[in-house]
Amino acid sequence: MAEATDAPQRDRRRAEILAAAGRLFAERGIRETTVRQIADQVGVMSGSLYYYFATKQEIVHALMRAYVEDLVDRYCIHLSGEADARSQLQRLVKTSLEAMLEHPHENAILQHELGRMFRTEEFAYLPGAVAQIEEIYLAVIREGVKEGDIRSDIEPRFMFRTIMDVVKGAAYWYDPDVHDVEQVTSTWWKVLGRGVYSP
Amino acid sequence: MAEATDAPQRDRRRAEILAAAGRLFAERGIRETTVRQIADQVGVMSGSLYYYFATKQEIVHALMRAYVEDLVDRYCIHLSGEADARSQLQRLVKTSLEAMLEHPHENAILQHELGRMFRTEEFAYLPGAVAQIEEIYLAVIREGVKEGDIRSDIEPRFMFRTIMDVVKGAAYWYDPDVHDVEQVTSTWWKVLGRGVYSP
DNA sequence: GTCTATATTGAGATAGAC
DNA sequence: GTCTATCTCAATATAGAC
Repeated sequence: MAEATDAPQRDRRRAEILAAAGRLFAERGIRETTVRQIADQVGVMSGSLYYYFATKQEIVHALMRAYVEDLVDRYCIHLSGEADARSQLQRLVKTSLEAMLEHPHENAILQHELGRMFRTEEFAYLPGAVAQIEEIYLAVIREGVKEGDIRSDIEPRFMFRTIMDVVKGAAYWYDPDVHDVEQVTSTWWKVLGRGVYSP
Repeated sequence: MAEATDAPQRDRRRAEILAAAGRLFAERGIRETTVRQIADQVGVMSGSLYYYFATKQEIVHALMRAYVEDLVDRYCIHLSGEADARSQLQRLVKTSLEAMLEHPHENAILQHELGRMFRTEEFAYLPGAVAQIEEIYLAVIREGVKEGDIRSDIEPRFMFRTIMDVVKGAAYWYDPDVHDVEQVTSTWWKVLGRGVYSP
């Protein structure tokens, strides 16, 4: 049992560790989670984690980098938007919601730490990706304003922020046992859409 | 200089400590702020803080209890609402925004920790106050629905959450050097009001 | 690969002089 | 009231056996 059964086995353990860490980080915070708690969840001793990750920070990075890669993939679809601005905006919001709801832990960690730990140099890729996403939204909003589909009396950046505030909030109190994505999205559009659209 | 000039002097120091701690807690987080950093900001050695507060936690409590008292005071005005539901709701939101913007640090700390540290027994008064505020909002929304002022096809709790998400978000990115309350409130109503009101 | 045992560090808190 | 010096403890990380 001493030699490594090639990569896959190792990767499975890594994934276990990442899953446990993600859950704990989201629930109690990164600082508040100890490597011993992570090890407990996986069923090993804390020292063993260091066979897979050099530091606790590296676990955080692995989680966040994977999440950001997934985010970029999802939003890339929207770069070649042919449809009208309203549908594009609606699909953008659906993408945001889906990304957050399919990775609730990573999203919670990201939101919680964006203004703190993730503002440091070593996490620069996170605010970077967030800014990228903002630009995609802004392009759609500006296009919609030009076409007359989206009201022009609200500054695009303000509109984007308000939309994201609602989406982030929804992701925060969303409970998969009680709600479902379609229902939240549609009710959400009742509230926001009529405010955002031209009369 | 050895003897205490009665209470006021002592209170002033306490206030200095609370101000420094509030700023640091909001900026870097509670766990991430050390008592030495607080002491540095005040211009004393860390040991001296313990003449005013028994523990670091007690500083957090002092900050939060004062904030909650202020919140309750502000919202009490709305308990004897005579006006129509729309104006009442609008005034409620203004109250929320003002409270958050006048105590940006306390608000940032509260928002940041509500799902974590403040979920514990000893901070029970915080979620308690938040629930109280929710009830005040809900009463106004339900009254408005009954009067036909506010649309009835959105669950009141959902509407409340969406409103608070927007307000909290605004408080987060609000920059006193760039924005002012009136401007934010009015632009905010352009977005939200038309979605919330009946046609 | 995982364990036991331990080194190291950082932060909250205390004691006692001044 | 504030300082200096120090205690204590918890948590990350390491070393080496198995």
